[in-house]
Amino acid sequence: MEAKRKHSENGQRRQYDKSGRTRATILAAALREFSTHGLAGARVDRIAKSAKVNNHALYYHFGNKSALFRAVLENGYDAFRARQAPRDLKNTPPLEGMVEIVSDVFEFVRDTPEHMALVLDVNRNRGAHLTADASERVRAAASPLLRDIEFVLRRGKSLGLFAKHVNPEHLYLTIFAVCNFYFTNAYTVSAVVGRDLLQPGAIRTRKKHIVRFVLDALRP
Amino acid sequence: MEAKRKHSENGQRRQYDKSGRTRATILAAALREFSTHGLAGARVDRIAKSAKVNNHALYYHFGNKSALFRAVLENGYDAFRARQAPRDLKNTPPLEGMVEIVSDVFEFVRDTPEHMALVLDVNRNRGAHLTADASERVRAAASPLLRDIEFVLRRGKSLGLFAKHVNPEHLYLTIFAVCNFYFTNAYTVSAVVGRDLLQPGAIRTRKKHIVRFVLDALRP
Amino acid sequence: MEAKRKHSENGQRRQYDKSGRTRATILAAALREFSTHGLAGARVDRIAKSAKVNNHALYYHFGNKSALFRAVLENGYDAFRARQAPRDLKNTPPLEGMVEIVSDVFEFVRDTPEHMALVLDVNRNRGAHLTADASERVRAAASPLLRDIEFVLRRGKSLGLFAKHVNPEHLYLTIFAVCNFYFTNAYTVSAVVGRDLLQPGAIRTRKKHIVRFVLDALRP
Amino acid sequence: MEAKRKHSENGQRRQYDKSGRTRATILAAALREFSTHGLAGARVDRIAKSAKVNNHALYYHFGNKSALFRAVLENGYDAFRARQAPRDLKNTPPLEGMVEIVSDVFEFVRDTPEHMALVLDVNRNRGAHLTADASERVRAAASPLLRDIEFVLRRGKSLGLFAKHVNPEHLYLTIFAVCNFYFTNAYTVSAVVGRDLLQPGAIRTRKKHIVRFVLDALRP
DNA sequence: AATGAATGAGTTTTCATTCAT
DNA sequence: TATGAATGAAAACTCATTCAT
Repeated sequence: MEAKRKHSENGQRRQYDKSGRTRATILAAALREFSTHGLAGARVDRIAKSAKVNNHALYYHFGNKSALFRAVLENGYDAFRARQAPRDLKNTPPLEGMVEIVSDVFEFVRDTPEHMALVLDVNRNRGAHLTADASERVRAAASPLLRDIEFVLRRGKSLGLFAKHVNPEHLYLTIFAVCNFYFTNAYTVSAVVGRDLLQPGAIRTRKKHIVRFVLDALRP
Repeated sequence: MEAKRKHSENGQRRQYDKSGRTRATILAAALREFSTHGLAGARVDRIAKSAKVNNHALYYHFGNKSALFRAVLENGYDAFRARQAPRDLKNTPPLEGMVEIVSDVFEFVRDTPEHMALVLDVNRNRGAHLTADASERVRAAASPLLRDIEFVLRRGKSLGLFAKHVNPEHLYLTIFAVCNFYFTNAYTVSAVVGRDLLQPGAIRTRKKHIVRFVLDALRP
Repeated sequence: MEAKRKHSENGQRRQYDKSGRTRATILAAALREFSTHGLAGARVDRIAKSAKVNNHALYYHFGNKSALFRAVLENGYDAFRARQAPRDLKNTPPLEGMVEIVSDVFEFVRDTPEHMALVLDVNRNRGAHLTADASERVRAAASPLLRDIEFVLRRGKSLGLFAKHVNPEHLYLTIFAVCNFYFTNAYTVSAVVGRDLLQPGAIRTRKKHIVRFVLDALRP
Repeated sequence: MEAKRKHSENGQRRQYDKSGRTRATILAAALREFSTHGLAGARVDRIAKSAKVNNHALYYHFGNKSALFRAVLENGYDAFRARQAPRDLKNTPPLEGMVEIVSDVFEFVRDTPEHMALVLDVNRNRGAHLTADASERVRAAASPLLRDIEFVLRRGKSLGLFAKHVNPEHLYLTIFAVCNFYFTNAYTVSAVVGRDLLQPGAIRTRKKHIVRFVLDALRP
């Protein structure tokens, strides 16, 4: 990602910061654009305008449109990983640990719907936008969480709190599914149920439902 | 555009069929194109070529690209509704009924990934492609399923088979979520877990997991 | 013009009339369309729709778009000629005769702005739409009027009512100019003078001005 | 689009000039195209080719085809206004002043047939291309001339040189009419009179006729 | 690094005309 | 003759990218 960061020397500090700020502004604008329109539907000029920079800046900093897409995507995965506070699960009761994990996933998904939209775009194109490097980041981002789930699940099982048959990978998938679907399909599902799912109250209720649902399912 | 053309007179039967066939061919080609590329990324010429018609035919029959998108989308919802075999839930034990419901959703989602991709595109644009008419179809398509879930859930609760606190709308959402996410995010999740989720065996296993997971969660 | 009028026999009277009516309807619709949009800007489908016939009828009856334009144009010239009531100028005093001529031109131009618009289109294209046949009709349509002007002018001069130096061709041109310009430029001139020139009252006033202006100019 | 781009800093002078030159080239080419074919019949690619620019340049500088049309039109009105040499009518005898005015109108119309053709196109579409801004320019362009006519007419009347009843607005219209019609209808009228009205000699003769005709009409 | 302008290929849409019935 | 559908060429407009300054 940080491909071309020349100018790290002291004398050029100011410029470096400015450059970094420009990059960040572009990334933010690009995230908005890509998340609503996808890679194909996104418009370079719209991103530039929204970031209040000349469109040439995008090329200078990122090379081209799809490289920018990848940068945004990788940035999102990095943010996900960074957000994984190192949990002290060893000193937490499994039930509490599981609640914490589910809540974290829910909150991440709730707070970064744009990133999730990007991920969907990648999937829609069967990974065509995904470089080997990005694939690596996906794994790196997800691994800690997957390991946490495994850890808590194992401890919970051994304490007789969770059913023996539950598979951690499936659980991981299921937790992500119930959290993510709610946001990525909010508009059409709102049409089905006849009320706005993105109202704060509705979101809180959904979160409680999910946490309880997962824990209920895990009962031995 | 796109008005229902009925030619009840005999002499025009053949022509009607031809027109209807052209429309159907275009709809099918458009579904493929829109599902892989989204509305923005789809190419009208690609659709025309794939449908083996002159590209003007799309305009003649559907008006323009986004009207065609809507036609495809509504067609998909109609197909979903049509697929809802009239279930004889009154004579089915609640547990079996629930298994049947979850299985049906899973199979629908598995068999119509193109339609689900379209739905995601709609959501990504915050419902921008969704006309009032389409909204109505969404509701119409979902209603029978929602009613079935309510019915089975109520009966199961009264027989002491399901926990009292479960809300049918949330359950509907959850079932759809666990089924749908698996397919819409197969590519990136495969990267995380290190194996191809779309292998037939993996799909079967996932289905079993989901059915069991839902039933486990519903236990009183 | 009346190129393909087969079916003149008695037994097919009804059909002939229907065909004639269709032609007339198309011509009227085409006149509206061509006069507002010109040959290039006119749309065949718009004409067909406005005439409430299938667009193929235009081709059947007139061949193609520019042939239809010519038919409309020639029709207009024929109407102009037909309108020239055989004036009994020999028994009319020259001043009255001149008033009558100017009034007739004004009224023709006022009543057939669509035809005049067509003529402008022809001029804009430097006669590109004009066949030899049409040229002939132009002359045929204009000749009687030109002759009348010559006649009245000559008599008026010999009676000492009109200035000797006035040239009949120039007078013809001038009369047409002052009448026609008012209608063909009504919108922009309305913008200049700040009121709507096409109000009935404004038109009447303009006519009076023109008649007086011409007679004043002709004084010896 | 089309906003006035002023780069007051020195360093961008050259660039500004280049842009301005491109705009001017496009405007000139567009004037040619629009005047011969009208808005509807004009071809964007032909304009671009004739201006020797990429066709995107039209969109970059003017937005779209009809915005370009408006720009050309407004440009023409501005040129008309700019052409109005500040006449020293106060020190000119009214008869001479009137001759000068009529001659100026004739020469303007003779020299800018393209602009006049555009104006006709506007009128043909019942002012549809006329924005509020363009309307303002029309008025601004015409006002000085109208004021001059009023001034000369008033002075001439008070000196007993012109008839009292003549209305300045009508006179304005009449002058424009007799000058303009000759050029906008040259082709068809040539067909009527059987000689080419656009020959230099014919034009000179026509001018003399018009000047005399107007002055004759104004006699008390 | 930043800016306005330019490029060239592509994409949607339009349109006169023709075909089949 | 009348109709709906089809055709193929062209037209307007878009867009990622690059150039010159």
